[in-house]
Amino acid sequence: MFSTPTEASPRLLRIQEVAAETGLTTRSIRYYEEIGLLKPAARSEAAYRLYDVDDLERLRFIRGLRDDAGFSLAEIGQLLEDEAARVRIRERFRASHDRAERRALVSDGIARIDRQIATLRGKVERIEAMIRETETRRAHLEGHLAEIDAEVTATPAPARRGSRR
Amino acid sequence: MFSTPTEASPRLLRIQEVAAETGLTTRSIRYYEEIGLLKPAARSEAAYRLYDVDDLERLRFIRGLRDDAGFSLAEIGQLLEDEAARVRIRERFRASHDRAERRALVSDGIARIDRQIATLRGKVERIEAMIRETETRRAHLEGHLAEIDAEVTATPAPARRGSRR
DNA sequence: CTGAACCTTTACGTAAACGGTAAGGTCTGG
DNA sequence: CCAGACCTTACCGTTTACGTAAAGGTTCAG
Repeated sequence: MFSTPTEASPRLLRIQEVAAETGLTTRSIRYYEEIGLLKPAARSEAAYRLYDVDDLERLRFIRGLRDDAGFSLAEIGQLLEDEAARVRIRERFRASHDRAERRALVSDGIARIDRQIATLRGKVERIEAMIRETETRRAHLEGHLAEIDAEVTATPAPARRGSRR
Repeated sequence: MFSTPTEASPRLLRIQEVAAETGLTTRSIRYYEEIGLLKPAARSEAAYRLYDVDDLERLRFIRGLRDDAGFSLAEIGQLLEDEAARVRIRERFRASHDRAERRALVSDGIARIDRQIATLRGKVERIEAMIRETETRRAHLEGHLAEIDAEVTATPAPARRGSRR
């Protein structure tokens, strides 16, 4: 998005190349289009889907959200705003020669990215909370271990009930 | 697991209480049993499922892995080792009065927890990588913004091609 | 100009992760 | 003793996220 219009974008990829490039299947890519996650930048004369670098980036991001972060496609859709809006914004940006408007559009893009980052940070924090809890359980077991080891040296009293000596 | 046998565990919960306690549905809990994620500690005379605190903890952990970390139940199964093994280990621990064996069992428990922590850390790192990439995109847009702002003060040259002036 | 390798849409199939309901047994207060 | 609130198993239905195949058009090397 907002790629600087350095004359003509040189290269458009067909779906299979995109699949190879992104590690997705062609089916998944078509499916993502079906549910409104992204539309190819263009269609060839024969209606072949043609993807540009922006699309590639978006697809890689989607894949990361799905595989690495474990978001559902519905969540990803929310995170990325709907494709119709994306296309609209992009058109307006390319069409506009009004500096103020272009500035506003890019600004909004930054705001969206900030929300995405915040969402990802939230996820990281939730997992880190789980890690801390797991570490607590670990410490508990560690103490248990120490307790077992203590029994051998301490008075071999028949049976105790607390962990406190 | 490895709860110190401080006389008799006092309280066993029925499935609905467990659901309320863990935020899961009874259906999910039964489903998790079906696919071998956990078996209730006991069954009542009338075959009611009865859960102890260990089960509660395990269920909460499962829920965290599912909701917070976004793991599939298959992944969760791997992370938690299969339930049959868990029951076996637990029995052996409760039965054993051999200090060395108990020590070994607890040690293995710690090793398993360490693997869980490592898995969670791996996930955090993958998401953090995504955050860094997103920040890179953000910076790119930020630069774009600066470029737009520069145009107003700089020579209003008709059209440029690079981002370098 | 042809056949292999692409692409298209359409449509049916499937695994995962449950939801819902039926048909029946259990438990507890009034 | 019985109504209401639990519980059981069993089974069918649903959504998500695709896989797979059919029937046909396109592109290109030989």
